[in-house]
Amino acid sequence: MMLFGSLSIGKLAAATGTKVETIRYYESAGLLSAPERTKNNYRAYSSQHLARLSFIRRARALGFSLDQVQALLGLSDQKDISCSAVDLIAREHLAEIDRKLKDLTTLRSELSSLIVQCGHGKISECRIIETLAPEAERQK
Amino acid sequence: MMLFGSLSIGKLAAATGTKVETIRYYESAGLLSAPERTKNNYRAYSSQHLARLSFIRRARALGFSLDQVQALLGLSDQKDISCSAVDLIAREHLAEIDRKLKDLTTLRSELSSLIVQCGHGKISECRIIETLAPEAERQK
DNA sequence: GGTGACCCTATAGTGACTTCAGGCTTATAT
DNA sequence: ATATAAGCCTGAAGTCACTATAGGGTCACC
Repeated sequence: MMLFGSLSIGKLAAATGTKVETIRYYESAGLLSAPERTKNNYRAYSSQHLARLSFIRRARALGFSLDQVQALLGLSDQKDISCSAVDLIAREHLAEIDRKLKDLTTLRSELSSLIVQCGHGKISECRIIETLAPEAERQK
Repeated sequence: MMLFGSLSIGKLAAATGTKVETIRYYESAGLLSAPERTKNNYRAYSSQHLARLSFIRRARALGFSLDQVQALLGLSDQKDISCSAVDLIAREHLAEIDRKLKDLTTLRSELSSLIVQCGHGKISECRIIETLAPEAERQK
């Protein structure tokens, strides 16, 4: 009972690998425009909606925040302005990723050396607990 | 007007690099026990609190969730049980970090190749927008 | 005609805080 | 002595990006 050429929310969800609830959430958040409704009040999505949601999901998968996606979407709607605004958002995001990678790498090495130190004895000699304890405690 | 040898919430915050609000949050979340109060109802923290909060902050900085910190804290209180429970939590966490590192690395290379493609022209020729668009759109 | 899959709305919950409103107390500057 | 800024208090709401729940209507199939 769907309109010709339109998708139910479930089909759209399946087509984009999104949960139904998430699609409704994007609508309420203003990222995806409210689609037409069938006579039964079911959402009926067009191929424009499919394209837009695919864009959102790809950008999200690349780690852009919803605000950044919103900005990207706004820019992509104005086909005659400069690409450099898009480039800027992407570059800022890349810098953010590099910061996270750096932090995670440091963290990984700290944690893994902690694990190596663990002699599988009692808590009282556990290096993990000890290393996490503050300076004062460690000197006991 | 603080009790002898005790710290105000502000001092504790400064000593551990934590925000005052976050300390109150940890108390409400049950991670940090409620300290004594001065006659003016100000929180007065002991060195035990300082040690505990330092532990929490270090574990958080290593990316343990509050639940994991809670578990670690519970274990460290029982000094005679095996260290292997601690080791297990740490190893699980390490695996989690490795997953995140892998994802971020993939993401980084995707995003940076996107940026290289951007010719700084108009949006209509922008490779970033284009690459994020779905298959159907890209073939236009 | 029954039953299970799908759709709807509205509301609350998640994690780990942060912010805000509104009101005391203490320390410093004049 | 007083003004004011800084620090403390509580309780509630806001953040992000969803996810889950309650309570209902509709549809496809046997």
